[in-house]
Formats: sequence, C-alpha cells, structure tokens
Amino acid sequence: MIDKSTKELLLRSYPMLHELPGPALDDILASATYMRVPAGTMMFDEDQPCMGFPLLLAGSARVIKAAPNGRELHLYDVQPGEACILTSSCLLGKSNYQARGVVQNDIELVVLPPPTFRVLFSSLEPFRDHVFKRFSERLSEMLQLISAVSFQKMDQRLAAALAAKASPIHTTHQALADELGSLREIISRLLKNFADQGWVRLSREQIEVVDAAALRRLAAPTS
Amino acid sequence: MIDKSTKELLLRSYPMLHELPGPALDDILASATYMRVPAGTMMFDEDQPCMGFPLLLAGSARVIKAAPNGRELHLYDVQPGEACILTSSCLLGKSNYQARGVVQNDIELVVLPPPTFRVLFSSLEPFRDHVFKRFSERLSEMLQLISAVSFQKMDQRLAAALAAKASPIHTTHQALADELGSLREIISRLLKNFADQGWVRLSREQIEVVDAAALRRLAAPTS
DNA sequence: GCCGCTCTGTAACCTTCCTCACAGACGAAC
DNA sequence: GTTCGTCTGTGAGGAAGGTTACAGAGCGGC
Repeated sequence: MIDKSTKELLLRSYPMLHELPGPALDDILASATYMRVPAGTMMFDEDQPCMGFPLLLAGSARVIKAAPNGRELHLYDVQPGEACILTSSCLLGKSNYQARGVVQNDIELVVLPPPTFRVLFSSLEPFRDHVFKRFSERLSEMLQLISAVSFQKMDQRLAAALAAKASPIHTTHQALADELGSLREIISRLLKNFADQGWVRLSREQIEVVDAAALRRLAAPTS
Repeated sequence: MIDKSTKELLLRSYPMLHELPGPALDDILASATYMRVPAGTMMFDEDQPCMGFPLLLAGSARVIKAAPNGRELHLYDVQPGEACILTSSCLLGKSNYQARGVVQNDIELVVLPPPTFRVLFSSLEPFRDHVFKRFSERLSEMLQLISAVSFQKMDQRLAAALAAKASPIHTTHQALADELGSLREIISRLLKNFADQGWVRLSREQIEVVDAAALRRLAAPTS
C-alpha cells in the first residue's frame, strides 16, 4: 500500500503517471508495494525470474555482469525516474535476468507486480515511450561497451573512465578495476603510468585529473 | 509503391499487419518503398542517421561492430519477419546507428519512412509487441556477448561458436575470426588444437564437428 | 597443364594482461 | 602510540592473443 506522500514523490519522479485518470492510478498503486533497501543488497541475480518492476524514488542501483571467478564488469546504473531496462526486458520478453542488480546507495522504491506493469505499459503511451527511450539508450551504451571491451586496450578504457568523472575522483583502484572488468594490479600500474605522464595526481582513495585532454586523447578509439 | 504480390509476401512475413484496418494498411504502404539489395551492400554504418524502418521479405542482413583497424565482431543477423532492433532504437531514441549493417544474402525489403514507422508503432499494439519482444531478446544476446567477450578465452568462444552450428560447417577461418572479433591466425591455431584433440576434422572451407560434447564442455563458462 | 587467386598452416616475436607474492603506506580504533 | 585492516606500489614470471612473414595447398579459369 502506498501512502499519500509516497504517491507525491512517485509522481514527481515519474511525471507521466499524471496522465493516467485518477482512479486508474489508484488501481495501480493498490497492487504496488513500497520498499526501502539498504546499500549492498542484491536486488536480483543472473538467471532469476523477474518479480516486479521498480519505480525508483531515491538512491541508485547498479547493474553488473559477474564472472564465475569473481571478476565483474559494470553495465549501468539506475537512478530515480528511470526504468530498469533489464527488468523491462524480462517482463516483456518473459525471460530471466541476464545480470546482477545491486543497491548502490540506499534506495526507496515502489514495486509493480508484473501484471500491473504490463497493464500500465500497454495502456499509457507516455510511460511506454519513457521505457522505450531508456531501452534505446541502454542498447546504445551496451554496444559501445562491446566495442570498448573487444577493441580497446585497458589504458584507453581507464583513461575514458577517468575523463568521464568529475575530478577529484574519490574511489579505490579495486572499484575502478571492477567497473572496467579488470584487476586491481593492472589499474594501479596504469594509473602510475598516467601519474608519471603528469596526467593525474594520486593519493589514497582519490585521483585528481590534471590533464583531462591527454586522457581523452589516449581514449580516442583511433589511437 | 507496393504491388499486390509484395503486399501478400509482406503480410505473410509480418502477420500482425493483418490486424490493421485495410485502409490504414494501404495508407502505410503508400508511403513505403520496395527494394532489392544485393549481398555485400552496406545498409547503414556507425554514426549515420536512420533513414527508415526495414521490413524484410527475403534474404538476411548482418549487424557488426567494426574497429578502426579493420577488425570486426558480429552482433546479430536479421531475418525476414524480424525487426532490426538497432533501427528501432535509432528511430525511437532519435539517435544515430551504433553499428554497421551489411546484406548477407540478397534481400528484398519494404522500407517505411520514419514517421510511418512511428505511426504504425504507436497505433498497432501487436506490431509494438513484436518489436519489443525482439528488443528484449537482442538485449539479452548483447549482454551474453559482453560476458563472452570480457570473461571468456578465445578457445571457449570458438568452441561455442562451432558447437552452435550444423556440422559440417562451411566457412573460412577468416569468417570465423570476424564473427568472434579475432584474427585468422588465432582461429587457425585454435582449430588445429581442436583437430589434434580429435574434436573436429578440417578441410578447405569446411569444418566437421566430430565431438560436439567436448566443444561444449570447453565452452562452458565455469572452466 | 599452367597461372593466379584464395585459403590454410606455421614459426618467431611482441605486447598486454593475468597471476602470485609481498612490502609499505595510511587511517581508524583502541 | 600500537595494532590492524584496507589500500597501494611493484616485481617476476607466464599465458593468451596479436603481429609479421612466408610457404604450401586447393581450386578455377584459360
């Protein structure tokens, strides 16, 4: 059951729900569940069936591919107002999850049961468009990722990752390695090289980007 | 303009169009173009805007990622009756292509201009479902591919590719290399190893799979 | 049969990345 | 300040895959 303030928050994050007639919205909310989930919780894992569609109100979640040997690779993050595309895909294609979802920052969310999601999806065009748009964007990102993983060297990918973040970057080498699907030692070594070039300054749990242009130059796929 | 026999073929490949009222279908076909395109033609390339939505009647097309240095990686094939998901993504997300499309076997197709596609998509639920279903499947495949590319070794990926095809496989080492995003020499080496193990028998432009179980065992992601 | 093309086999070498191993640095807790 | 856990730096050694360079095999056309 969803209370009034949660409903307002939901409408702020997902404004297209305003276009539903009031009673229809209440029908939908009647079957929905409100949840809070702390950081670190695994929301779903590979090969699991999908239990519902999340509407994020606060916090963020991360979707990753995990290898049997413990390595991982970040696919994308989900923020409030977004649709988790992997979940849409499972619900509409009736398949199982192909990746793992982990709570990044404590989240608040409303979960729609699969039938409710399908009703909403087929009856509300703006919602459908929203899901579709996200779907397209993610697909593009996944294709970019495929390119990067199969054609680029790790130094290029690391440079791109650093250049894409706001400096100073507060993270560990291990976290970067997980993001890129590599190992801590490799990242440490590459970062050292970047530091020797004067492109970054390193300190504990912090990387300061000094020459973003140089990083972007290295990251360019042509080189 | 679309003639009567083409229209019948179209309805056979895309039966959900039957659910359109007759005049609506004719409206749509009035703006569509019939084309034949020979094998080898590039239909679209990375960073190009999308010119229309293809409804394939015969033949097949292949979607690949191409690296600046000439290497490539097969993403998926499009068959008659399917929707090219990359094109859907471009038209609905209003972005540019993220990959290259090449005609595999001579194709016949009907092309819908972008506005016509959007009308069809928003007005005909079965068509939308069809596109969406394909979208979900492709996304799953792309995630599988990401896993394979970043966590599996080339021998595993080659074994999986061979096991997935009907024996005898009529292809060249170069074609396999392109499919997997590798180089001809690597594939030749690996195939030789497989042959030494007695798993395959090699001859010119042909690979006979002798022990598919062994290949699948090697390909299993746990090993 | 001869020529020329494509496909295949293979060797040597290099680079990248992985693996293992360990030492030092930093910060928090006591 | 000492202890302990986490984070970082670094080296040695190895394996996978990429690079370069040929040689030869199969096949079609003339």
